[in-house]
Amino acid sequence: MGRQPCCDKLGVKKGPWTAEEDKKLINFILTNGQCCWRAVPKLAGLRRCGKSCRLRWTNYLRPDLKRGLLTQAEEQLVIDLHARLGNRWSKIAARLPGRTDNEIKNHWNTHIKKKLLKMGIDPVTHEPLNKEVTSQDSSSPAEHFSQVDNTNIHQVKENSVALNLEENSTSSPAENSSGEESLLMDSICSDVSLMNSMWLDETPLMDMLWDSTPKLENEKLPMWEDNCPWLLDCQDFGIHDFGFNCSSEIESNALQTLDMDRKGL
DNA sequence: AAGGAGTACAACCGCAGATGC
DNA sequence: GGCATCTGCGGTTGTACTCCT
Repeated sequence: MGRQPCCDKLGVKKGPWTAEEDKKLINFILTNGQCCWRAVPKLAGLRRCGKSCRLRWTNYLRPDLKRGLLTQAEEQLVIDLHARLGNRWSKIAARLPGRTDNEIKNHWNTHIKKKLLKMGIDPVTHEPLNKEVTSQDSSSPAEHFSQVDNTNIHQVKENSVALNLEENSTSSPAENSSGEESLLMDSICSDVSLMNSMWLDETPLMDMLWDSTPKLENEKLPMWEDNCPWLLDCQDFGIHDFGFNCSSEIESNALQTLDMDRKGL
């Protein structure tokens, strides 16, 4: 009869996570890795459902997450990718290292959508609002998204540039994207093969970064203390409270980075 | 200072696809 | 092939915070 609930509803806590719960979850995952989310709450001593644990970890506790607002370049990339992929937030997030689908979805709904509407661009079709009727006559939104061609790329690029101009006129210099970011976006948008590969399911940047074995030895990991509030708690609890005596490379690398940061290297 | 409106974001819910038996 | 289970995704909701009157 029907689907089994993802967890035993009785005794399962809901709502915001406490620092103590975060600590337990982090401790468990760093020690045992990500496996069988359904079993995680029991094994970690949490009164949460596995789904909630997974969400908390992927959206908030993961050490490679960036925190804070999306940069201009990231925002433009989101707009470009949304024009191609639609509301496939996980696919979009996969192209933005350190960002989660939830974060991007929220940012889209609260910021980008409004900006596009303000500019007279339909956030769904990425067409000018006054052209909506005629564009609907010719093709459905789904068909529109599947049209991977230069015309589309240039239009998206134009929209992005327009958005950028508007942003630059109102935001502080510190918030503005650097010239390098603009060049990056320019080259991304101009590179048809790259944009087409983004459309296809090729190895995402995010997955590479999250792979358990760091491939770029000289690459510095994100500034953990800036990005992960829980690491500040780490300092309060003491590092062994988190069970950091585990063996995976990413953990030891992260600890080295943290140590280097502390020493001001 | 109070409180109502608007905003941002964390978290939940239900569905669909993937996987294993 | 059919069923059960697990995981991931996207939409939606709840709530804390900020701003304005």
